[in-house]
Amino acid sequence: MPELPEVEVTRRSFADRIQSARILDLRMGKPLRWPLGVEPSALQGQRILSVRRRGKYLLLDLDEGLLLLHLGMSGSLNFATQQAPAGPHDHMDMVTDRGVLRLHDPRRFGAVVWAPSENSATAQKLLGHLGVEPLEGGFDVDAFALALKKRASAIKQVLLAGDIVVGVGNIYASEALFMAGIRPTVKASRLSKPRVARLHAAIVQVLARAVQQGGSSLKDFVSAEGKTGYFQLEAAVYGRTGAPCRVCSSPIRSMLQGQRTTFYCPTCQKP
DNA sequence: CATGGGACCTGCGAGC
DNA sequence: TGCTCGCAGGTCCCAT
Repeated sequence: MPELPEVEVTRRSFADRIQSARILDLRMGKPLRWPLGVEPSALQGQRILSVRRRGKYLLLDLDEGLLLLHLGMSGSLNFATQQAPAGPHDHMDMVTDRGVLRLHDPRRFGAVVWAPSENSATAQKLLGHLGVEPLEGGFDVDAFALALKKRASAIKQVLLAGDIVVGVGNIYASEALFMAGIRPTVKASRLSKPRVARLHAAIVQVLARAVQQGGSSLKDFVSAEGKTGYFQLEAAVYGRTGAPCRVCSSPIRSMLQGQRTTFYCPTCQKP
């Protein structure tokens, strides 16, 4: 579920409610991608000062240090005053005086890591190489073009790498490239400036719109505790192999790039 | 140092 | 019905 829009929508759904809450207890379930890095009891009594997002990570600033949360491929967060008994896929319960923040993550690619500061080696190992935020002022077309010039790989894989711009996951990489009319296999370094400009705009547009729509689908998501809503964003190409392109009716194709499925329209997207 | 492949883990649907 | 296989929203780590 979690690409940048869902992580951001998740953040907005509980950031205000958990602000200034005091941690009463932290219970960890099965191992996640990395160990917490601190005794859970050491966090008792600390307050949550703010909830920020960096790429697909959520950062919970504490009195001492911060927690980095990642939802991996299958993670979701729920913040509620009452939580049912933890199930087999609930791997973190952060009990606070404002409610319980629960991480549900069947595949356990997610993470909950404590770091002494954002500049610490622990935090920088995860955040240090991340590219710019696409929905904030720092996403500049010229800098984007310059960075792409240095990359020999296919544009789709460069987007997924996240070291130039963050937040574009497997769904939105396909969607943005469709919107920009660019074949996913084109070498990043060979994109003309006008095409880079179109891609830049497409990334911003597709992510911003998803955040908006995520906001409206979040109610369903939280209360139904399912994936409702995510695919309500009618994908143009993602998951539509063989179906007619919404623009030109050509059958949408899929292919494998770096172990990930890519979807594209062979007519609308030029090599 | 950029790049590509493997690894991590579980659930689900398709096909036999 | 029951089993096996392939695939799924991410990204770090390690050879090359």
